[in-house]
Amino acid sequence: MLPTIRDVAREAGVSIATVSRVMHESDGVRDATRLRVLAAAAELEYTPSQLGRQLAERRHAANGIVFPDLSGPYYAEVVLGYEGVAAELRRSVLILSTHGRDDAESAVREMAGRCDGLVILGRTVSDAAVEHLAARGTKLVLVARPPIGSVDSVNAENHASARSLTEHLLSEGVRNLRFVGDPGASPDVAERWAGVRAAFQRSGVDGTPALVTVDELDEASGAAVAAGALAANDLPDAFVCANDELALGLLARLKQDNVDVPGTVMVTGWDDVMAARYAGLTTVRQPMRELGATAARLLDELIVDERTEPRHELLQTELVIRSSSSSSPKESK
Amino acid sequence: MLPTIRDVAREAGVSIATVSRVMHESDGVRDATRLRVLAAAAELEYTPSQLGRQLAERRHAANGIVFPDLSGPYYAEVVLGYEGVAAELRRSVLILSTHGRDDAESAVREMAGRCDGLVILGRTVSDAAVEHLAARGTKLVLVARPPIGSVDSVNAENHASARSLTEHLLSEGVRNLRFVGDPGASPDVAERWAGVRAAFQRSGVDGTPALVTVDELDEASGAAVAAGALAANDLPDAFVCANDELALGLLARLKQDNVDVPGTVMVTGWDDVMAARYAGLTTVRQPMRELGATAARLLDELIVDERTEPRHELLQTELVIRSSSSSSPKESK
DNA sequence: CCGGTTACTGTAACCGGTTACATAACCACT
DNA sequence: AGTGGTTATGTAACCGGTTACAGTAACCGG
Repeated sequence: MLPTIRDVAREAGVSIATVSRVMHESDGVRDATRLRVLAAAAELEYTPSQLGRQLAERRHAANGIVFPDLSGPYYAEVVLGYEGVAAELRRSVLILSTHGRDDAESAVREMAGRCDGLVILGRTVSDAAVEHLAARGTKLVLVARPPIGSVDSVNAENHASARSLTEHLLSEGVRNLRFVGDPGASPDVAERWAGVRAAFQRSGVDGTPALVTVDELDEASGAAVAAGALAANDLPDAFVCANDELALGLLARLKQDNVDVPGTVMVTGWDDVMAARYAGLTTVRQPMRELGATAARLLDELIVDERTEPRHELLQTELVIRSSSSSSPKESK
Repeated sequence: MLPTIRDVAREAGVSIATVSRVMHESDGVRDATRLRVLAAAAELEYTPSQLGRQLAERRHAANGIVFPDLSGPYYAEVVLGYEGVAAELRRSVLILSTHGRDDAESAVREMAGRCDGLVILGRTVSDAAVEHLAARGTKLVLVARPPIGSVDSVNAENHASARSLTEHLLSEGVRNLRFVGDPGASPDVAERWAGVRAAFQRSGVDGTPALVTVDELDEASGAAVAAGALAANDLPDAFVCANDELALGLLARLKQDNVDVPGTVMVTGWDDVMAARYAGLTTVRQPMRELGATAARLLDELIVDERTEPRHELLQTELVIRSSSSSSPKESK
């Protein structure tokens, strides 16, 4: 059994209150006493129990983060940005991956009982669950998900970036554009799709973008879309994919048939994963770490300052033009 | 203030012990009483405090995991495999990234006080710190790090895989091989380097592999190594890199000078990151999720079964031959 | 020499649960 | 009715800390 505060008190010949005061390196303890206590603590290798302390202080000094998974760099980077700031603020970080878990909502509730507040990424839990947590007083910050009620949120800009991307394609001569993704599955994707359409409307060019819905935003789905288009001999001027994995799978399948990219068809992604550079994929870079870091700061404000008016942060993205959409890419590496 | 067990007891007209029993869905509580308690709990939206419960049960129902960072897929996947199993075992997961943190060891100690056991990945903390934790009775599992004392460990096979990789290169005619990495910085790298040398010795061919030490295992370092070799007009038959990032950076730099790969020089990596496929990079695939999952299971055994004899798991890897090292790659996609 | 500060230190209540043990209620069965 | 054996519930002591409050000793000016 590990030593408790009472063991140290006995060893040092003082009361537990004094030991507690010394461990807080706080106010009025005489030097002689302080030294006796420290000696006793060192002797017994005493470390205050976090549980006892947390119960008494009624705070966990821990924050949670809920994400779908960590494959692909996106969520991993967000988590990393979050962890970095949380550590600075001397808080532990609890993680919860909801991918392929049927009891996600109860797991989140359970998690809420273990920390002072939590961040929810994307569509991991239902709106109802978020509202329920908020109603119970759980401090919440949503990331990559539109605001719900008066819950804080942090998002990357989607609509304007999608417009810029589309305008770039239009300027490259694209008229027949096909968007690949499921706007229903994720608000981010929905906004990107909306941005694409808006750019078309604004430009006044002839033609409207088409939508191809896929179940999963992964390489296999991208390859399937390419295969379908090839089989039907129906290639658009450009495939605008909801993320890089889709685009990479699509690109690989096109290359397999020696389709000229960007000559015959252009391809774009979203996220700027590492492989996108090697594939020369035009994409949109999100400030992933910043998303996590900002969420951590907002959450801390909620917990420490008891801030009540909600805040909604929108972080800017960056269009990265590479060879998959341009004969003269501005960024080669 | 959230309702406590005493609020529920008062509301239901029973004692706190009965409420506790009902919340444990346990043994002997009369149905009528159980229903009264459940009704009161529902009425007050009562959720048992994890802190109170944990303190009384003297367990955290949480495990920790310490890793350097999450950039790159390696650690992210390990963490994911770990989290998946931990969730099945109904345990929360605490994370701690040590990258760029000077107080890593104290952070780990702090973390040890918040969970029932923890997993340490790679060289995140010193051997002394590991031994100190073990001595204090912290349940530990090391991953991607050689065993220390009688602490459990899980590792991917390095030596034999490096030998296979090297034998493949030798069979492709490579005689002048250059290993890129820092064997001193990571035991994994040291074993890979040792495997390379062993393969040379065994084969009896003329020539010994050379070593190029780099500070960081990233793309920039790889590019620098390539640039150096190009400047000195001193290319080996093959660069065997300690990981994929190095190899990818190196490869990109070579391509920039239109060096024929694999004709003039071959390049190999390690880890099989996503970009490796797109770059056609020969590499070694590690069972990353399995590493994390196995660690979680070992840790659970330590905590639940109080197992005392140490276990050391060695997971098998897979050689993935692509175009960067072979004129007839066996795996194209 | 005395009353009043001031500076430490101790006592004990509390945080919100679990659980060993005591007690009460119930149920046959003589 | 009395007895013994279950079964359901309550009492109270923990788990390991924090902290309000009280108490004591030392010090100080008058």
